[in-house]
Amino acid sequence: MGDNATTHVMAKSKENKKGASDQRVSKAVVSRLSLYLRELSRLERAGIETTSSTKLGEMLGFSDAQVRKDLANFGQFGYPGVGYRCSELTSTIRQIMGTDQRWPVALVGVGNLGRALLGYRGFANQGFNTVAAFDLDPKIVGTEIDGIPVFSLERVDKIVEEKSIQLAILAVPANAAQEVAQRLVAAGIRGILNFAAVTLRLPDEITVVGVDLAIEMEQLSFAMTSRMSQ
Amino acid sequence: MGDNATTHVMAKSKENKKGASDQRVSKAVVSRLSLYLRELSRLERAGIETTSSTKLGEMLGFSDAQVRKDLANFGQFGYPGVGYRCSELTSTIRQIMGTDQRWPVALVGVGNLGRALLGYRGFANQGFNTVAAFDLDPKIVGTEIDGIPVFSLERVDKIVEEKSIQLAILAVPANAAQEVAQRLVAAGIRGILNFAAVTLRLPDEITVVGVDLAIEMEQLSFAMTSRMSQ
DNA sequence: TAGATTGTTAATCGATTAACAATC
DNA sequence: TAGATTGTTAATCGATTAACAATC
Repeated sequence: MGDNATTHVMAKSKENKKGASDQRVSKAVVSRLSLYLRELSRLERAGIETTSSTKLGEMLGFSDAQVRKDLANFGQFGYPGVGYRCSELTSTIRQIMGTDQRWPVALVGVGNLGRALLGYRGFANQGFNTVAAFDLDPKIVGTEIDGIPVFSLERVDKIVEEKSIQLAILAVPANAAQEVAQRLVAAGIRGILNFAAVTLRLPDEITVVGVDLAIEMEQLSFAMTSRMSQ
Repeated sequence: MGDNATTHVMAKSKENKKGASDQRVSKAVVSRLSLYLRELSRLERAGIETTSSTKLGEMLGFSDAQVRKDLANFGQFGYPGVGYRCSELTSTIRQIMGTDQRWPVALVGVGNLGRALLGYRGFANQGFNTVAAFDLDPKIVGTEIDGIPVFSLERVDKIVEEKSIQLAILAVPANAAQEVAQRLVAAGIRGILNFAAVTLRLPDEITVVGVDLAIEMEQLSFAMTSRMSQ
């Protein structure tokens, strides 16, 4: 879930080129922005200096107009007749996404999945730093996994405060997720990446992004079953 | 990717109530269907026998009209004045999604994440059965992990054929993903759940659902950075 | 019967695409 | 200058919501 709720956020105003946020942007725009960023990083690594809305769109399956429109929500970053400078657009999008800064992250639930996520290095260079893990199991509380200390969930308020953590990855069993999530919110967490297969009911100001692997797989079985076009 | 491409599939025709598919349905509809299913299973487990579009919508944050419209793509499953029988609607949606049958699945790339996915039981009761894992590392090829045999990637054609596998979970490093994906397609795979942080370029008839954890986290940092409404 | 809720049509809203003047 | 490509406005398309007759 997360995929559907048309969440909106503030974006550019008319007067300020490369300016601050004051308009609503759909969630679809934000995830395309992430894809542009991923593609731009690849181009940069390949030593390619400039690209265009047409090329970016082609690589990702969007129209050139879509690419330009998405970026236009936040300002003017291109050069007519030239395109976009990859390194420049990369850092601009990083700023927009908030990944030009580092985010300390808590991982809650050190089971199979949680453990794998602790070992996952994909976050780190994206600006996310898992700085603490929480679990109830006394066998692992007090240990370190991949260099990350595992604390008792009892201590979540203290540690979250101490380490100024705003984001959490929730990887506990579905039946515990709602209760644990509320506890995280009480501790000061404002955004949750939820791997549990339940819809969390939390205050509106808390951002929840859901990742349900069974649901993603269902997309595949649906496509296999129906003849899917495109 | 995945999230955005407005993928369309065939759905109900006018004449056949509860009938076969012949109309286009957006990807957004399909993922909401998954959420309805998840919620209905919960209600069933709680012993609740009927529900309504209003109740379902409230639980998930959609309008009642949305729920009815989504279902209307596939037929008529409700009872005016009464609502929907949970068990009935559950099995209907399972049929629509293709999860009333079992899907043998291959897992490719037995690293940290792959290993966790092998141990993950969430798929199984959703109709997905990981029946084979593939890797290059000779230290694990030939072993079993959580009861699932690990084969050399060299043997993918033979095993995929033997076990009639159509779906694969791709959990290899980003720089290997494109090549391995092509190999899977050559072996007969038709749907891929891609955990690698790259956009795969594959023939149109192959369905790819992308899960990029860094991108999901970026949704959170974006929400933290911009004041997000709703 | 009165109340509840469906399925569906029509109205609204938002997102994507097309087109083009401005710019390099 | 000619060619390429932007940013943006207007046109199109699709998805969501509102409304309501039909049904239980």
